[in-house]
Amino acid sequence: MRGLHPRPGPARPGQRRLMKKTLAAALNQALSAACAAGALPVVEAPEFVVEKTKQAEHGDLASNLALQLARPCRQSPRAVAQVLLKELGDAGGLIARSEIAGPGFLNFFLRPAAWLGVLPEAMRRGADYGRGDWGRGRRAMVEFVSANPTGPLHVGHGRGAALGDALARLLAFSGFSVDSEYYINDAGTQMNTLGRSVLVRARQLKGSAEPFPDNHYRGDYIKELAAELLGAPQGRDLLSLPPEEAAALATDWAGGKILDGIKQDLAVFQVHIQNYFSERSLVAGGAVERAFAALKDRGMLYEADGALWFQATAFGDEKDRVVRRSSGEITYFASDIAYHLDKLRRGYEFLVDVWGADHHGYVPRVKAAMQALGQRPEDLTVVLVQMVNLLRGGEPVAMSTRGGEFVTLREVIDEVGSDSARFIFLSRRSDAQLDFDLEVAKAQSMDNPVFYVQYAHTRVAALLRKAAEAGVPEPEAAKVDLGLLTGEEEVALARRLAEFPEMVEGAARSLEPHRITYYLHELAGSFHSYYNGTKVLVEDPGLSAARLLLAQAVGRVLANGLGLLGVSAPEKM
RNA sequence: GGGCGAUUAGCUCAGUUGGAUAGAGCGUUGGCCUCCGGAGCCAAAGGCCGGCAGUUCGAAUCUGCCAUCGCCCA
Repeated sequence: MRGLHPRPGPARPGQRRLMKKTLAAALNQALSAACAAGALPVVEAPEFVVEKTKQAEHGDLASNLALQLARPCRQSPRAVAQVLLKELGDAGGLIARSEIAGPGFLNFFLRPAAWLGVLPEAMRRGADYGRGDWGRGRRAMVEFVSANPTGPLHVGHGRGAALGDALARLLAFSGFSVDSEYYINDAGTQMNTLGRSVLVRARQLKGSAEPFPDNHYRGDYIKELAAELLGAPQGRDLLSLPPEEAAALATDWAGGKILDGIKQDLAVFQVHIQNYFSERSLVAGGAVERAFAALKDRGMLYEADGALWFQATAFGDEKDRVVRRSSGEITYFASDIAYHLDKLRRGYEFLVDVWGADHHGYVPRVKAAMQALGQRPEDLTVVLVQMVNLLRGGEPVAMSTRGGEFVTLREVIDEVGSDSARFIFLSRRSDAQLDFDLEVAKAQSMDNPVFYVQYAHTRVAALLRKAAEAGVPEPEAAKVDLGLLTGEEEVALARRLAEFPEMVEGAARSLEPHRITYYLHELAGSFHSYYNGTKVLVEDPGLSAARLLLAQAVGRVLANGLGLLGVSAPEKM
């Protein structure tokens, strides 16, 4: 299947590099040559970019190198540009034409072959096309969802789940060895509240007239759990136990049941979390004490007012934080320090935490703790996920956990499907609020972007089926005459496909899977447009093969991109 | 009262880390089916990138102040 542990692709020294990097290297060489020849004063190579242009008249790629050199060289940008272009030539056959534009931009028009070469390459690399080596095999841990098992996952958790899972896939695809983990806060007061809630419901079921406490969990699932527990072998004697024991039993039992349900929901959502890590096991295993010892060794702990404090202000947090109250109780923060320390001890070098945005105030102290333990700040990145506004036909759907009236993730998936939900969750940057309209999400129309993208993929599949029926052989990528693809849209599609690896790396580095979503939508749009105007299966077998290869490569990239989002790429819809 | 995040087309949002004339979807208006799946495509209209200053060849992007909204913390 998909596997979160793909090895970094085989190193391919001398392989075709990204077009931009190739050109940047050529420009650097041209600069050195110009300096050596005395055409430019010898200066340090400045920072410069090679990037794709926004407008076709500006060519395919452009660079600001001459603008950057103007000042140190004490020459006008355009004069510097002249010299550079003379040295650059056609950059080993890549460039068809280059020009100086505006204040001194270098515009490059590439030979179509430079882009079209991506088609056989994409087919040769197949599911690995786009895979990068940024991670260089380092071990990464993505922790996400981590909801308290006090109730079923709701829509907001779904967004975090889709994001965390996509990040894990993305990092794996970018050369990390990735594990994913769910941290179970099973040691806190909320769990005790859960147990008491179940217990009260159980007593009510057995005829007790006691009122249900305000600050307890009111959802119907609590009643169901209570009934189930009373009917289970472990729960038969529940009400005859001493209250403390009964509450503890209810807590353990209900927490376990709810966690099982959460795991099922995640499975239905195509989210695979490798490890469920219990806070209780952490505390019981002495990890908190070990973390305290580690901090104490570094002089980062002190006692005041009977409590134990961590000196978070030493690393930029606004105040010091309590890790053990005067009552002797360990704080949530203390467990968190221990948990992160434990991740490091298990060998993870790059930690990503996906949190609800309402916890953002918590970020500085955890990062402070990491630094106090000798880590670099960038070793931990906290990705914050904003709220989801659930709508139905534009009208808000009431969502309140207090009233027990909330929409579960499972209900949403059952209604709109996993693919649609995931795609929409990943259609916005995570730190912006997201409107999720159930009617749009289940629409099988262009209102719904996931269908638009998936439909492009099915069109490719349909083409291949059609070709097979007509006895047209599948194109052999290496033998196809790419020179037959002369259409503007054809070269533009190839160019877009060539951008895929770079886009993936950008999405990985910035931990922003939504970039993939946008890319796929654009790619699908370009393909739909092309498909609408150009017949792929034509009389000329050579041209047919070339266009089929193009379509195939588009399908390949759509499938790879959708795979990173955890969305299926169907052959038929 | 401090801190964080936002503010881009009527609506929902992108904007690849400072590049040239700011993009997409929806919505609106008008077109395209003797065609490999029309679940599609094409076109038009629509903008003070919240405001003011600054940094520089160049700012939606970086800095400072202000405004509005949301969240966190006392």
